Amino acid sequence: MSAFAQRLLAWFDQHGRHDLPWQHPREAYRVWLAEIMLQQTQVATVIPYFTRFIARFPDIHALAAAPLDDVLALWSGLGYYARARNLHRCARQIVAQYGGTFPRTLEALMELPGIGRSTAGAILAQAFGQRTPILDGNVRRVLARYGAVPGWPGTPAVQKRLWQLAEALLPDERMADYTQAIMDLGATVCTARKPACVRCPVAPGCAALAQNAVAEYPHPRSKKKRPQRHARLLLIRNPQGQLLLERRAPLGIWGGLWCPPLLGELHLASGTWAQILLDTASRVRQLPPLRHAFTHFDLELRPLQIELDAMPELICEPGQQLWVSLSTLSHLGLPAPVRRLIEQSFSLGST
DNA sequence: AAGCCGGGGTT
DNA sequence: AACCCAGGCTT
Repeated sequence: MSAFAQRLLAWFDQHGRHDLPWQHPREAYRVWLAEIMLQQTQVATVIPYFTRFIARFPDIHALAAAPLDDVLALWSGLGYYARARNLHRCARQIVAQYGGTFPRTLEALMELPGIGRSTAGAILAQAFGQRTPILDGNVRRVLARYGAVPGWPGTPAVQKRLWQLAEALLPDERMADYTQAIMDLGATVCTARKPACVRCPVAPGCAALAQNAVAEYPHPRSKKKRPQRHARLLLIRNPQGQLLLERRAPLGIWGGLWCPPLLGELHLASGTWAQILLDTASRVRQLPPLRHAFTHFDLELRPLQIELDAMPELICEPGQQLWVSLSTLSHLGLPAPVRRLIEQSFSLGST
């Protein structure tokens, strides 16, 4: 077994994280759910979501049987909603195709929606003890430094080298602990900024440290600036004080979530209808804009509060539009910034 | 190979 | 403000 793995495992016993909710019990369903939630999302953020999710959907059959809306509602605020849609599809596929038991090969797992090579590796290693590597953000950083691997890890050539290194360093046993250990090392010692090399168990073999160039690895991605976009957000209320929501298209930004009608960019199918409604409304007032940063563009939401004197005809497909009282908003899957904006807009004594 | 998908934390 | 985070999917 590699010296890297030996030192890492010894360090893990003393300094690793042993009390994460998905470690007890460390079974495939819980590992899978945690892995999906943890994609691009920090541990501290995930824990309360994971706990609520397990309470509501204790096993894969419960998840597969649930309507997508329930899953999205529990996911609301976690972001990357394609993960929730894939999670739901994946649960149904595992029940239909495998009777609810996770497959135990890399190829079969990677066929499933939302599971790539790293997540598949994590499930095999952590739930089944198989000798399969992972390569998430933590491991990328640890290995890029340990092997002094040059280049930005987003490129296929660098990815390939890192996967090879990850494979070469695997232990002969304790795969579940090892997988947790290398992530813990990245999260608590080999951090992106100010790595604590003096506390690092694998410092003796670290190539970047030997070059006194730990900060040079991994090489950062080239930066680009984000375009600015904007949209009208129509907070339409009927005479009963209920708010109009629409279901967004299943794919794309905020896919499948409930949201007040948008005009301009990110528009909805009912855009023309909403524009007419806006043009004929008598009680309209502007609310302060909200800026929201997406990965690849900045969005400014410009809310308009519209109070209707009579109920309008709804024009969408049945089930795609909804009048809700403000008190029931929390039960629906809304984008977090939109939810906050609504709560803010109507908490300040505005009728 | 590059773009698409959020939100919170850190510095 | 910029960067980072338990990535995967699509083109």
